[in-house]
Amino acid sequence: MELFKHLDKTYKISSEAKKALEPLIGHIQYHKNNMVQEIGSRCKTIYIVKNGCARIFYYKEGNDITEHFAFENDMIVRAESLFTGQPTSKGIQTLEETEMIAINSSKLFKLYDEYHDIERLFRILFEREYVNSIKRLESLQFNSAKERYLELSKNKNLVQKIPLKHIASYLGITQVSLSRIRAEVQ
Amino acid sequence: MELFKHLDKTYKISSEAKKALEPLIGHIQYHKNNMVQEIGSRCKTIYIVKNGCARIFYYKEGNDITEHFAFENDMIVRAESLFTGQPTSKGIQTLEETEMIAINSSKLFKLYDEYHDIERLFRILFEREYVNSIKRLESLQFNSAKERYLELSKNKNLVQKIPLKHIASYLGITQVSLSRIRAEVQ
DNA sequence: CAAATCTTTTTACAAATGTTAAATAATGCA
DNA sequence: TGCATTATTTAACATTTGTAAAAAGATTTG
Repeated sequence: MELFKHLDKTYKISSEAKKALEPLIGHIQYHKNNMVQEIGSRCKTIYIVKNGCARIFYYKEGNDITEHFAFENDMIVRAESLFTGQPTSKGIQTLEETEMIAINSSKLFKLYDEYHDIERLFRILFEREYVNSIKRLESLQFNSAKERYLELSKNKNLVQKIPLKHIASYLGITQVSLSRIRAEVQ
Repeated sequence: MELFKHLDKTYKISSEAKKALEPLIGHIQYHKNNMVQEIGSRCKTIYIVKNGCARIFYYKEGNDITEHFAFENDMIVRAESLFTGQPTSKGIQTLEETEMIAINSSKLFKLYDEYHDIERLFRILFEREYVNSIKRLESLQFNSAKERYLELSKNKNLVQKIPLKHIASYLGITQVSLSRIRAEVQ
């Protein structure tokens, strides 16, 4: 299975573990701007983007705020729900034609008991997400909007194919402000 | 051991696992404003505050920035180093007379192989930290400085005993700006 | 193709936050 | 206690970012 080629790079699990995991895994193809997970739902699926891209977003005072972008091989979960069981006011939406791998999280967590190595693999994957969220925190806490934009725009791909309103809210600024920054930077 | 009384609330591990953990655990008493972990070092210790408080901080362009506060029973680690093995430009410092529990992380990670339940316990603890970091991200991304201050000041304890300059940098603003907000709020 | 819709930029002005420096208040120590 | 140090607030002005509305550009669709 192709997914394991990717996961093996993180932590190699036994072939029995792979066999046990396979039935929990689905492939889903989404069109552009499709909802993948509705706002208000509980996170019961762990997604990995195979190609295309998706975002986590929520509404705050009527504004659509993008919290996270995910591209090829990125994991995408609403962690505050996945790890607490609580519903979340965040949703997941594709931003273009996107192929995703979906892993049923309740079944996965049950496998943790029997397969120590599955628990380890996902522990490592989520630790990595945790470190990413700390990096982002740093940049929101003390970089200016311009610095944050320049940092983000190193990923040419992202800035080219994602509507600027999403990039603006992701950076914690308005779209007008982002336009000004772009004009200034050139 | 008193630590386990606390950890049991998260996930109960076997008594063999506890026995294996005990030798990795130390108690350390620090005076006010003591460095616990130096800037530039690698994170090889997981701390839990027993009483008192501590912060994670770093310097950005000469400014002292507080990234995290930890109080009673809070875990405190420099995750971007703990999980990557890379040195970090962040340090840990106490803010008052503080008693901490210190767990040797390299030894702990070795125990993960033998004691599945130890790995699970710490997996859950770190998942919780991950969720906390997402909550903080949300507030930095789209709340105003005033909203963030009001949120933080629900924790009366914190605002009373910690120098405002640290609170200001934690909120991502200058101390002058925080003073203004406080004057306005009353 | 052309109208309709959506996205991005621009403008003008308002509000929030930053910077520097000084004033005041609080704290620690001889 | 009282001096020295540190912490906090205030003031004046600069810069950044927000808001609302309009203009310009791009994309979609009948």
